[in-house]
Amino acid sequence: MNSKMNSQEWAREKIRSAGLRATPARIATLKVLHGSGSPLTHAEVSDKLENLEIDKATIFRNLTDLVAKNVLRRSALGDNVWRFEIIKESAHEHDSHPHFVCVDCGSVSCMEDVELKQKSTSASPLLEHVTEVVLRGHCNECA
Amino acid sequence: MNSKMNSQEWAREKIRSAGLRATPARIATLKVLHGSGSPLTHAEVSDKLENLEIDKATIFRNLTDLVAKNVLRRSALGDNVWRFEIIKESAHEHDSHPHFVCVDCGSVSCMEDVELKQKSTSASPLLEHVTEVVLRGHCNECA
DNA sequence: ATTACACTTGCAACATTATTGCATTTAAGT
DNA sequence: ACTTAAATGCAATAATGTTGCAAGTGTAAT
Repeated sequence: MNSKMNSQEWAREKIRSAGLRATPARIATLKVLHGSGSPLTHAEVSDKLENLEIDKATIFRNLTDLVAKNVLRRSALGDNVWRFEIIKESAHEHDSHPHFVCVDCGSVSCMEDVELKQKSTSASPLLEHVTEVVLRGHCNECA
Repeated sequence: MNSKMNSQEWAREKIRSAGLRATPARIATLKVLHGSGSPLTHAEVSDKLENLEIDKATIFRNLTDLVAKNVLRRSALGDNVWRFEIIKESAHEHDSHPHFVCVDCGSVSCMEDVELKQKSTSASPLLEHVTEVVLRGHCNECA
C-alpha cells in the first residue's frame, strides 16, 4: 500500500484486488469505514452516505460482498445489529480485537489493548474457538 | 428453593420474589424455560405455549420483564433473534467471569479460567468500567 | 474510442423479529 | 368482596435485513 495513496485510491485498490468492481457506492462505503475508529452498522454507514443517495439494498449487498471477500469483518456485539469494520492487514494476521459496547449510550469502540488469557485447559470452551469478544460496561463519557 | 417444590410453585415463587405478579402467562413461560436444556427464542417459547393462546406481545413483554429482574438472561447469537434462559443462582454468583455463548446451539457457559489484561492505559474505555464479558464462538460440542 | 457483457444498482415488495398504544381484564393486598 | 396498579389482548407500527427484476455501468477486449 503506497504511502502517498489517498483514501479514494486506497479504497479503489482494495475493492479491485478483492475481485470486485470499484463503483462509487463501494468506494464511498469503504472510505466511511476507513475513516471510522469503530465498527459501524448498516444504518450508520447509510447516514454518512446520505448525500450520495445510495439505495439501502445496495449498501447491504456491498457490505455483505466485502465481508465475503475478507475486506470487512461483520460482528455481532449483542444487540442484534450487524457491525462492519475494515480488516487491517498487519504484521500479524490476527487483527481481531475485543469490542466495547456501552450499555448506556450504545457506543462501540475497539479495545486493541486488551487481551485474554486462559489459565488452564478445563472443561470450558477453548479460547481458540472464540470468534468474538465483547466487553459491556460504561464508556468514559457515561461512567 | 424447597426440594419438594414442584415446577409450578417454583415458577410462581421465582416470579413473586422478583416483584412481579404471578400470572398464568408468566408461570407457563418460566416452566417452559425451566424444562428446556438450552436457551429458547421467543418463537420457541410461543410454540410451546400454543395451547394457552397467549398473545405474542405478552410473551415478549414477559421475557423482557424477567430479563430486567435478572430472572432470565437474554443473549444475541448473531442471527438477530434473542434467546432466553433462566439464570441459575450458583456458588460463583458473585465473582464475575466471562460468559461463553455458542453461536451454533446458543448454550451459555461460564469461563472462570479466562481473565482479561489491559496492556496500557489508553483512550479506550477502562477495564474497570466493564461489567460483563461475553465471548462468542463454537462450544466444544459444536466445534 | 467503441463495444459487449457480466456485474451492479435502484426500486419496490417482502420477510422476520420485536415494540408500542390503548382499552380491557386480572392478581393480590386490604 | 373491593380496589387499584399491573398485566393482557389486539392491532398497528418499527427496525433490520432480503429478494426479484429491469435498467444502468465498470472493465477488458477490440
